[in-house]
Amino acid sequence: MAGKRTRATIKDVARRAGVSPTTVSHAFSGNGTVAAETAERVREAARELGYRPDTVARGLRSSRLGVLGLVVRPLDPLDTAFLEGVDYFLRFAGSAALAAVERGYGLMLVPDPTRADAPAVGLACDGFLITEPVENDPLITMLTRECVPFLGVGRDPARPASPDYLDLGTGRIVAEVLDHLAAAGGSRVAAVLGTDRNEWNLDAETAYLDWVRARGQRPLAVRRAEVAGEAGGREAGEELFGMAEPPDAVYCQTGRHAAGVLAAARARGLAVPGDVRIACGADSDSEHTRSSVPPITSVDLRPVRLARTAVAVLADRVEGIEPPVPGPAEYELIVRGSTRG
Amino acid sequence: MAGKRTRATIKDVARRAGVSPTTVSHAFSGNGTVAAETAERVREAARELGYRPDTVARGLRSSRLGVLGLVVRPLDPLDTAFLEGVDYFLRFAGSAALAAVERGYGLMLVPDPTRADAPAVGLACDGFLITEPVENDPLITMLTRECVPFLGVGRDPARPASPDYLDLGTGRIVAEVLDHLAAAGGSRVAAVLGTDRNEWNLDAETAYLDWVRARGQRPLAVRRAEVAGEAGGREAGEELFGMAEPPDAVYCQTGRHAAGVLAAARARGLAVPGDVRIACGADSDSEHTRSSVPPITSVDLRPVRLARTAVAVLADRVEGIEPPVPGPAEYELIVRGSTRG
DNA sequence: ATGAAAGCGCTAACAC
DNA sequence: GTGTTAGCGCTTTCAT
Repeated sequence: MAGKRTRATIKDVARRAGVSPTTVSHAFSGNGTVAAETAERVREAARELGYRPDTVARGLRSSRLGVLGLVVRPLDPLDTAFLEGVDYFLRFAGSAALAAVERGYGLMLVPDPTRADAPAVGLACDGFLITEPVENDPLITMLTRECVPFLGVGRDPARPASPDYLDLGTGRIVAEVLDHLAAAGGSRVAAVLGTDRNEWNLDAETAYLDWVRARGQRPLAVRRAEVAGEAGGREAGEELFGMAEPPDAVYCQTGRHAAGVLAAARARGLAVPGDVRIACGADSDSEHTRSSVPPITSVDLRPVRLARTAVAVLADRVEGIEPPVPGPAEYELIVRGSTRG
Repeated sequence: MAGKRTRATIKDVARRAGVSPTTVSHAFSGNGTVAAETAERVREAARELGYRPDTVARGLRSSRLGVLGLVVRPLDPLDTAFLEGVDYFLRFAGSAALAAVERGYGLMLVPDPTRADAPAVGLACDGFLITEPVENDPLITMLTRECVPFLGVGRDPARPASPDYLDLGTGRIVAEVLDHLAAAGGSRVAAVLGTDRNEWNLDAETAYLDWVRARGQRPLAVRRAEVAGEAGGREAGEELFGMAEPPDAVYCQTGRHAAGVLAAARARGLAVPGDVRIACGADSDSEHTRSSVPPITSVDLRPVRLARTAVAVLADRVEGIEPPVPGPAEYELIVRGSTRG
């Protein structure tokens, strides 16, 4: 397979066209000045030889490879079995790749380049998209130090807001879901939160506490790791429904948690909706929210559009343009059976 | 943003550690032999300087960048608006990226590198995954000529079967769906096929013709471009249902076509299922098959697993290993309301 | 308008 | 075990 045939180089083309490598370079990059006739001859020679300028060599000089990196936090080392089920991620990554290609970039998914075992190619990217940076994200520290452009999709919760981060508007979203739960008849709303220290979780917690207190109630929040998935949600549900004063509505941060809470409620013989309303802040995993019985009310975070926006901003930055900073991301509450009896 | 700070080079480290660049290189690549103590000194100097070997420069010498390219056919130039809706693609790409990372590679979505306007970085990949190669795919011609490893996900219909292609087993799948339509009561089964000249379409056509003829019936096939989507399917449905002897079952190649056929049937007042059964060969787009009324029977092609397999084979090949050739891809028929009355 | 020469950062021979 | 010397393929001054 990996044969010996070596690609034609700029020298080969130069020789064949009877010019110098410099001229060939100019003819291709449009940088210097070449007589139209010479350029044609060069182009012809190149065609005959099947020559294409080598991107890597070019990148070595220009320190631009034409590649954008996508880092998915906080799942590092990438827990692929987990991620594969997460629609949100799949859609984000697919759409980002598409948007990048449209801008003439390649988009590469890379593991955290600050890790010792990271593939070296991770460092070669011209810029990075970091989904859900964590508190004091080490990658952000590193990129800032090395002056590599990046864009957080979600804020680094420990750093001040800045044009380096796309605002997810988590607080807004959570408040709307909580309002919906209340409108659906929930009078005592609990929350199942995640444990990753990112904007999504930290702002959600704040929003939940604010919302509950504004209504003069006592917060009732439990926490389960994202990767604990449905089993974690089930545990959380059992904990909540086993209380002396159990909640009649539960807000969850992930679709899997919500599915687990739903299972726990049903196992206790609670009607959903009826005895308990369940809703989820992120339609991260359609298998769990759309396909459960009843399907779970959730929020479409529009990952496809979000990715597109993120790539546009990052590409601008890589090219030295200071792009306008988009406002909080759009989203849509999708009301399903779990809150609509 | 794009500051001037320049990264430490191998020379800087060499100077600081009081050794030669070669020694530093060896210390990092583990290639030559370095005294343990020297290696430690080098490592320390590197740490102090924040040095990381430059992948691009390294790639220039080794002609290995550590990047796998993913080319999506036959949608070139990438029709992103279209692709974004195609779950199959999103899942395949996301999963492939994940699998690549696990193997220490980056995975990059690139437009057809044989196109003149393609981002040059496309050529820099160490190997290529080509989903659904088209007849006499020019990219395959080029890669073969340049001895670049590749793997077709699906055969190039015009070339002989070979280890260079993953077998989708299209014929098997189509036959099973047709059998299912018959079992569900269909006695005259029509087909709505696509127009892309790839394994999926060409083998499906053959399989359909074989199946119909084996039952002593006359084939009834219409064709609509994949990108025509639901509207195309609707047209096809109108054509079919307007016939003197209309079919009572329709096999479709894409979820969107199926959704269109369904709409056409309902517009005519036909009951689905009942008067007409509809099924689809590929659960390519869940919005259209899962969420239609009734939901449409379809086939899960397991893109997540398929991508994983493909990446494994390609990575082996890039590394000079001749991997075992996997058999036809797995799939699962998902029976839904459109064939289950 | 064209070319010669000097590298980009790294690694592979080949000395020592 | 370590250093010297040549480049990888390209771009870029700077001459001509």
